Amino acid sequence: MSVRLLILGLLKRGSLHGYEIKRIIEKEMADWSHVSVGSIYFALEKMAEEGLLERSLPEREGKRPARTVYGINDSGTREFLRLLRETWSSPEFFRFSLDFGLAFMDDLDPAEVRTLLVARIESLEGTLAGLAAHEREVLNNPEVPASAQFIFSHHETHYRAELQWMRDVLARLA
Amino acid sequence: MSVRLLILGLLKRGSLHGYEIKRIIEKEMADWSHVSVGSIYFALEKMAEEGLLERSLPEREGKRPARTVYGINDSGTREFLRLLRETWSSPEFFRFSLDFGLAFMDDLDPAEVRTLLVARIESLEGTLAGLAAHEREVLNNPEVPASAQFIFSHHETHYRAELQWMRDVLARLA
DNA sequence: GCTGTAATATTCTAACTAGAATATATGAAG
DNA sequence: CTTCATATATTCTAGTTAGAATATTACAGC
Repeated sequence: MSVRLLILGLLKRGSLHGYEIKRIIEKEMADWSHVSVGSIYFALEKMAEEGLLERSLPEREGKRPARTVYGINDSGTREFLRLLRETWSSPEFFRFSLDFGLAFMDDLDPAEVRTLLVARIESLEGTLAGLAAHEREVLNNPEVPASAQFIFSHHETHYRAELQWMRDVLARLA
Repeated sequence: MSVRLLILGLLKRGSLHGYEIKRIIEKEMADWSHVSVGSIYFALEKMAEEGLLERSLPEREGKRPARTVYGINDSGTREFLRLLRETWSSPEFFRFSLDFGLAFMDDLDPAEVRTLLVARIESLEGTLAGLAAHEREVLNNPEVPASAQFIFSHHETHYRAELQWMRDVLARLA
């Protein structure tokens, strides 16, 4: 449902066609969300069918592929607010791919597990260095909205926590 | 793919039918993974088709519903180890539902956002208290495998990080 | 002994996701 | 001036997930 929330939220700021939505998500939200093209077009069509969006007739600018512009209506705006409040009210459920690895760690040689963990730690240290650079370059810019800063610190916090925890696991394995 | 890893890992310990897998996941892994029934039966059938699993003919015990028992073969074991190593090697990508809420926080009244955030903080404080109780009762038990302890501390770490970050956001909103 | 609830075990379908495939246009580089 | 990568814009299909539906048995409580 987060794809819907995303699309409705973007359309609330102005009508868009599928490719524009894809571009915005890729440029501005790639760090914290993954939405594939297919999901965008599927959700747009579905929500238009359900009466949450209005669909303009396909048009073409020059000889570019025809495109359909979607606009939000009252019913869509209500659904957007409903989804938004639901998102804020629902508890966060953490899901870590590494937990699946941990659950079966005994199926690997302990030395291999340690090697894999060290590699993971180093990779994460690199990621965190990249985040710090990004913070210096982009986020201190005053025109960046507060929401972007919160999302950034959200991820940074969890990356740091992950790193500390991994170091602790490594120590306990030795 | 994590459903496959889970099923292959469980079958490596002994043959099982779908419902047994469902029970194990619900009882032992519900805290950190969510796999729905449909996904289990689908993955079992698919992997049998692909030659990773052997399927026994449906049998019935008494007048219980017929059940098909699946066992892992060499090819399945290789795939299991491949998926397991892949899981350890792939970086963790964090995805938080609240980020979608944050991205559109300006569409709600600031006072409402603060109320929602306070409720989230209180709910998480409750969750953490529950985790602490669980730790006292269950995890100090020496027969609990190391992997379960690691998974537990993984989540506890991130819940704590989340709480700190939320308190910080609340402070910055005021 | 009946009645309702939980447990056993799977099947089914609709909804959704991922990402390859398609088709055209634009611009840079040799 | 032609070739090759990149951008525009969407469609298509296979893979996957969620969860309702089905059918039977076990057991507790009146």
